[in-house]
Amino acid sequence: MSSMKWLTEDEQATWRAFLHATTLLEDHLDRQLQRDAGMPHMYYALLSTLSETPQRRMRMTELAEQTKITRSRLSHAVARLEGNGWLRRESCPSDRRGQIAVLTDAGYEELVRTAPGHVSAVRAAIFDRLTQEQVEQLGDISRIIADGLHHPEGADVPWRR
Amino acid sequence: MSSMKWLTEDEQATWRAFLHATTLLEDHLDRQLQRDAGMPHMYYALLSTLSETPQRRMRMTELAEQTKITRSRLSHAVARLEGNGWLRRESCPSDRRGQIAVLTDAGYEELVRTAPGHVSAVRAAIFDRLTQEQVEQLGDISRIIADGLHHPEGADVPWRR
DNA sequence: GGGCGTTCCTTGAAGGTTCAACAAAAGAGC
DNA sequence: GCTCTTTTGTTGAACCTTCAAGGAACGCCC
Repeated sequence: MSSMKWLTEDEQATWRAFLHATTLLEDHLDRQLQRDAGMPHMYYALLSTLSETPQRRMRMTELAEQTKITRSRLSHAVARLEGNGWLRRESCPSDRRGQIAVLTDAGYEELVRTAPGHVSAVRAAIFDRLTQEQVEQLGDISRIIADGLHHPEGADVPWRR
Repeated sequence: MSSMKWLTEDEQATWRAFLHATTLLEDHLDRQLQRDAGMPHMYYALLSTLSETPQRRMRMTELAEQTKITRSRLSHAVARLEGNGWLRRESCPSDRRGQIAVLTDAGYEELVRTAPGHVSAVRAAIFDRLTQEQVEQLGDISRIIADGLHHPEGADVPWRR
């Protein structure tokens, strides 16, 4: 049973600041990408992740895990991106249940076209405003937080929950 | 015009870690509150914000600004929360356009009932895992990021954008 | 091979968010 | 007072996410 302790003043202030930062940032990036690329940030992240793999392709489940979203969400997203022609599905030769999301040439070009604007937005919001030291701190802190949270669809093992 | 520089390896790693942390955390808290309180995290934040004001009431626009969301989103949210009986609208005496969101007793009790679970989740995900120093760092960094981003509905002054 | 639990991915409905458009009241300038 | 602009809050449609349910293929065990 975890402790019932309340948050201290400092913790509350930090928590509020963190919420504000993440809320504003997500909103800002979604808006920027919606304007320039016609898709929300998460969809862009999917294309971006695919673009960095050997053959620009990945199994659905692995793509979901790497981007930290549910398979259901990914299914809907891929359906939409496929409709845009930026992605296509291929069936997996070694596992007939499997689907492979493949970045199309059009998708890659869309990424190339919109990446500079997106990177600029990220730089302007974060890296241009933090010291090198703070960037390292943010990385460390983020990794600690992420490590403490498991992916929503991790196997339902008894020693979790 | 901002620089066209790409992200360095370290910056990319930090950015990815940050995205993973915020994605997982948001998801985790939404799920926890949806289970225990029947509402998403943002709705909880609205009730929570109201509960900390003198008379547990606030003008719609100010509430939107303090929680960093749009007025439209707030309108929909308040409509839903009002349906739950946790909130009620009152018209503003000094400005006939104005609406005031007021936390009801039922809403306050709901907050009291669900706050411990939510606070526990936040502690477990963040404050139990970071050093005091890191909490301070996270606060500083969050404030810097938030300060660089303006509220989506700030006046459309020419020197912005 | 047959049965049984598991994994993979999809689906549709319910609910949340965004965006553009709108009405009403307030404020500013004359 | 009168007009023009701004602010306030809402609305509905389109889009996105979640959740529960389900079909198909896999893997294991006998």
